[in-house]
Amino acid sequence: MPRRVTIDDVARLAEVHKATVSRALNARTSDQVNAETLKRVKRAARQLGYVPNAMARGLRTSRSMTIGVIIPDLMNPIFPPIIRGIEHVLQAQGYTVLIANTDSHDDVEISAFESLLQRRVDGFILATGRLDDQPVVDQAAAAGVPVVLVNRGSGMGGYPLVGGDNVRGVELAVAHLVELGHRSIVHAAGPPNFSTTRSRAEAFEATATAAGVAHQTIYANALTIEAGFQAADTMLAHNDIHPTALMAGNDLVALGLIRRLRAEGLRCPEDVSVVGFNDMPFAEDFWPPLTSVHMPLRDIGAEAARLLLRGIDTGEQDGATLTLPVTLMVRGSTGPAPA
Amino acid sequence: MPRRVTIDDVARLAEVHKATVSRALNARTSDQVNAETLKRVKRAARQLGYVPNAMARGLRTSRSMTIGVIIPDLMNPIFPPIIRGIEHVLQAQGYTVLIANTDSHDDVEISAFESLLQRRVDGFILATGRLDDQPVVDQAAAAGVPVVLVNRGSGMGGYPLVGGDNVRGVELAVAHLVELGHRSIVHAAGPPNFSTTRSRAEAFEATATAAGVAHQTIYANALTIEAGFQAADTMLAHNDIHPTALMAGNDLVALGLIRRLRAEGLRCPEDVSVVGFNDMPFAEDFWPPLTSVHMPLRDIGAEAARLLLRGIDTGEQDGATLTLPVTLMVRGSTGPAPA
DNA sequence: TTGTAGGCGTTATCAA
DNA sequence: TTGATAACGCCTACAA
Repeated sequence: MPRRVTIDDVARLAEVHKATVSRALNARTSDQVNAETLKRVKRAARQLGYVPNAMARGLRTSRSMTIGVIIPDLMNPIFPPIIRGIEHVLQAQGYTVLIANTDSHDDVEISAFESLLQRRVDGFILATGRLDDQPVVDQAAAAGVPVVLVNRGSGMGGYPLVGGDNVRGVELAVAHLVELGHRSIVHAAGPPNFSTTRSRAEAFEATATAAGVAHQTIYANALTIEAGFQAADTMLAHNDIHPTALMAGNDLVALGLIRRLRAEGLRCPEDVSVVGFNDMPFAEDFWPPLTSVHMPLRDIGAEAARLLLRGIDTGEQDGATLTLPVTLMVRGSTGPAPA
Repeated sequence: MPRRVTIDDVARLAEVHKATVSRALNARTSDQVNAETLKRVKRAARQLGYVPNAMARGLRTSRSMTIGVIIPDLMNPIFPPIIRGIEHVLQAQGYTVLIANTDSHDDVEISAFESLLQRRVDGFILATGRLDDQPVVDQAAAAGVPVVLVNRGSGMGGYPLVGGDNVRGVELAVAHLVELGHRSIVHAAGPPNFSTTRSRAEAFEATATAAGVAHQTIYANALTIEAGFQAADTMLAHNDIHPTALMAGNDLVALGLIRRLRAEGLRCPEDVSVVGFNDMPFAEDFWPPLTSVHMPLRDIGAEAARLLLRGIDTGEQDGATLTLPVTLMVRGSTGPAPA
């Protein structure tokens, strides 16, 4: 394995000083160098297969041109679109995105965060959505690294925040169900320590009360199919709860609910209607196609990235919160309330 | 924004030389330092909130402790499990995984690759599955960076390779359909420049011929729902093709086929059976639940990571190819051939 | 067990 | 417009 080509090698071949090579190869400074020299340097670089060393550069400039993105679970299909939105904006500015998966696990989150800090990321985008990771956020801020929060229900600190309009989403979902004749609705919410859980649950309570329908909220212990399945299990065990419609904390939970209901011989939507949240990819291909509150996931990612870039450039963090509009995608999982 | 804490700051507070701090803070060398000193150093580091600078360290050691993973499309649900497998193995060894999305776009792939090279990744895992990115692979090898290929149909260069058993998968799928009485089967393959496309298509040709059933292969122009939809479109336009069963190049294509068939009023599986490939997450939640060849995605990722680590440690690349066993998941999208 | 010194590959500042 | 030089933060012989 031959030693890698350095700027010195290029300088030697081009017969200039390495400082000149550096200037020539950086877009920002390349106009400071003679056109003739520039050509010679570039040729030499190409000829040698020179690849700049980002670590050396970062050490010198104290900017890694790297952004850390922390998400709880790559397997949840809402994250790929968000990441795509983030990358779309950031790559165009020359940043590389470091994705860290935490599996919704506290210590994994902490060590992932630590590892990103060591790599001197220029900014963080946190999509953990947890209410209890304030420490991580504060630590980032203390380290002078800008942070943007994604998919939060509501702002806690003074950090920039971007997400969908949860309240409006709940209103749309409940209105849809009421219109279909449902008079008893259960909200199978996510875990209480997720910030979206709280805002959706509060909105549900308020909206359902205002609509004058019987309602109740139960909590899944994760935002997964399995947790949804289990939540339905619990609900079925209580024989005092007999809703004709369910509003799930997200689409995965909705899927889990439907699976369990089906196992019980209950058809969706003939016997029970189910509304999901997020309108994740493939929502329309499920069985039945999922009625869901559509979140503009890609845009959420893109806006978060823009907010972060602003924070990096200006060096200051305003606690701006950006709430993007949502819509209700009506599909096969909701229907008229049974007679 | 205060200047970040360095090893020198810690040294000053702990009243030792920075070399001692370095030794104390590195697991490999911490036993070279006096227990008392060690404690003092650690306390000082904690007190100051010291976070080692990975760039400086990497520059010095010429190892970034970073692995580049190039995938064509994060939105394709087969990749998250693969990534998870990769991360599981690599994180345990202290590596950070850099994921690069190419959107199946040539120039994006090249620039992503370039960017990873600049960051001096210690190894590459390429899951692009394309037949025509040999140049990238060769360039990595030329740079002395180990490479492992994932999800390839067949080896091209002498690079380590891990994937599922495509031939066996096709055999299982065809046998299943034949057993159900199907005598006319179409393979809606992926794009020809994907390596898995080739090996699956060849296996299909061979297996179907051996089984003595009428068969034909058509090609979708991508491994997406849309491309599957379009492929079905083309097939329906030819009124000389009337299969009772379809084997798709992957699950997304299968989904696209089903969508288009449904639009035509053809029910699955009553009128046409469809088999997918990969058994991607959620395959069982689709409408109808997808019969699919199960690929051990997570294991594939994990094995690729192990092979890569081996390459990094030994400094040499054997062209070992690892083929993991597959199974057929029979679900609702396949049924008896119509009379 | 600890300190000294040099260098990893760049870029920024200053001088020519 | 180009060259010389120092410094970014860390690790590692080597010496003490």
